[in-house]
Amino acid sequence: MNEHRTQRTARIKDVARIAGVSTATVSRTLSNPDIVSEGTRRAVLEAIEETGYSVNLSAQNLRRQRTGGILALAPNLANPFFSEILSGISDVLRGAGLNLIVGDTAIGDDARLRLVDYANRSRCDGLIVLDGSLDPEVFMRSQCPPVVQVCEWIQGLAAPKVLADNERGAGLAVDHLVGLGHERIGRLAGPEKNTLTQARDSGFGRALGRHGLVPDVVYRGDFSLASGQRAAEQLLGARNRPTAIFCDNDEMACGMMGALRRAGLQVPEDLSIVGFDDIELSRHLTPALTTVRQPRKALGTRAARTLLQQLDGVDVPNETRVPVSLEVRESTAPPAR
Amino acid sequence: MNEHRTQRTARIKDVARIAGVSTATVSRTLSNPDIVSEGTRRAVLEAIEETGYSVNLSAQNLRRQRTGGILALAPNLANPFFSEILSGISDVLRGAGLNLIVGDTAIGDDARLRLVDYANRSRCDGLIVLDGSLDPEVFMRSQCPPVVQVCEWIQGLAAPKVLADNERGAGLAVDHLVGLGHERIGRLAGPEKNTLTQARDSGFGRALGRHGLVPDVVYRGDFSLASGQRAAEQLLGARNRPTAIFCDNDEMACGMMGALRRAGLQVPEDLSIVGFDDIELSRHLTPALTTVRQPRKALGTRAARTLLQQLDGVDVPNETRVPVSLEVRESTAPPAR
DNA sequence: TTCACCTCTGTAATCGGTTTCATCAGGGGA
DNA sequence: TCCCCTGATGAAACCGATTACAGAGGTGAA
Repeated sequence: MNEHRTQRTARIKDVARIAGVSTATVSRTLSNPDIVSEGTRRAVLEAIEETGYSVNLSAQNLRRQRTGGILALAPNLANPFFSEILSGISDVLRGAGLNLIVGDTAIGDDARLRLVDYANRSRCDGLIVLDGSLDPEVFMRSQCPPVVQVCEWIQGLAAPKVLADNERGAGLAVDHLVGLGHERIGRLAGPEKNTLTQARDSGFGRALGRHGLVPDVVYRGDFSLASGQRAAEQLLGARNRPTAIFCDNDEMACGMMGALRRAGLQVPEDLSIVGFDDIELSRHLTPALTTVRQPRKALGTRAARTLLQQLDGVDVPNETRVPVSLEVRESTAPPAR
Repeated sequence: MNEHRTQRTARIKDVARIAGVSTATVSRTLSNPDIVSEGTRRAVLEAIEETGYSVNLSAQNLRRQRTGGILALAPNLANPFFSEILSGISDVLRGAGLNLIVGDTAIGDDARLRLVDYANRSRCDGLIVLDGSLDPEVFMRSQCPPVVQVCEWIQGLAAPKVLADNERGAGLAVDHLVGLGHERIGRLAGPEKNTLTQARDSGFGRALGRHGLVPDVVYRGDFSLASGQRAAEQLLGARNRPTAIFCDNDEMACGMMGALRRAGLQVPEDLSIVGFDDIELSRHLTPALTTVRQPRKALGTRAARTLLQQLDGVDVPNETRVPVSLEVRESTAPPAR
């Protein structure tokens, strides 16, 4: 069964020899079967079967002047928030026969150098950026392949964006809280320079304005559970607390809620909390978290599809806004008298 | 500043022409600078600077007979458990100049076909498999590059494994519960055919045996929050409940705990719960979850390093066992009288 | 019969690097 | 002075595909 010489994997040449045709014909049989005759096609397919041939992607990519891969750049792979977006991206790319390459932007000192190296046509055919804190210059060089931004966005970078409707999300949260009777509504925000946080700040302020209210205290966090906990400690130490808090993500909301309960405060009796994202966990907390649902998988698939269109030369909208919705659960209630 | 003709990205030929040397010398300057003379090297580097040249990876890969990428196969990218392992893998690969390609094994009908296509030397230089439910045959074909298994493992596949010490983890949980005075200890396990679950079953049974006890009721879940919730409902309906439950992961523990509390049961007063994994959330739950800590990032880095060694032709251990530890928090207490 | 045209296939150039092998200049020893 | 050796470099083969171009053979119309 085995040849006596070392079993090399088959080349297109081997297939051609066995089928009694040229390599050109083999190539055509695979990429454009209609233009080869019935009989030849059968012979070639048989030879492929016999040899177990599969095309060498490096060679194909070189010749076709592409790489077969899309690079997704996320600030922190370990963060579950990003992983679901990646999953959506992966689904779409798989269907298009493209590899999903992932890169962590939380990289060492030579970060900029690394990024420039990543954002290169010879490494990937396109780029999906999930990190709004990167240097826009990197993506404006001529070597950089097409870019799509998702969730966050980079100031000064003109690449298409796929975003959740952050303003509206903040508005939904405020409307809900005001509807319950809250008037002193605080905020647990992300970093000041974060574009998401800015969009939600603005939606938050405007929605309060519509009700004739102004923002109460603002705490700054970094989207981590731990920073929610820290904010809770500040809150506990304050006098004249707000009666509700709108948090920039569920993880901070969760960290805050845990710390408050530990200190003996009741949620929602003593304080209402609204999160953002609707991570899977949120509905399983006690109390289950009221939150603004952000369809992360859809964000990923939309971003990937936008990028594919761009690669096909189709015109794409500069901004795609994915709708959000409010999931009312148990962490919000009318304020105590 | 711009040439009047279209700005092509520079080729090695362009650099060679400008530096007044052959392409061979340019290549050598980049891959093995010591063998070119000082003056030549300077001229080449200057020409590279001037042209903004960077090597074409497809061409380099073709010539070097490699792909520059490692493929990680995970059952579900959206699952935060895997994302932290991926993050560890990413760290190591980045240092080695390799791309991390990720693939979801939760793919459609033609799954096997897809996998065979993935597990191919021309797509990746190596494979890290995080899914124990795959067909071993796929990875035993001659086209398949070196494989390392991490966390889970495939029955009948001889590739090196990097595993948490599951038996010992289960033992730690049992010892802790028995130490608190529990004698009727139940289990919320993963799917019966899952290798992790089997290892923990065995550790669980053996540890109980050491204390002269036998397992109480066993619920089956699928590692999801929802399945924890379902198990809780079964538990609530049962008479003669166990006084403690050892769960196969924190998410199921969390789903169970939420449902129990909702039904008015107190954790740990009425039932003690131990999880497995120590996901970040666990310490922020109320009550904070007692759990077996599994160092996920370390699992990822170890797996990646093992694979790199294998690619270098170094002999690697068939099984690397990463130690686990018990994090005692608030979800466990002595049983009620 | 001749010519235009169509279908199918093969030849060879090409993608952009790396590496083997040959060459050449210069230095040191006999 | 001659020869050998070493270090630096260039010419050309090679990696494995794709595709422009050309040619062979067949068909149908004039």
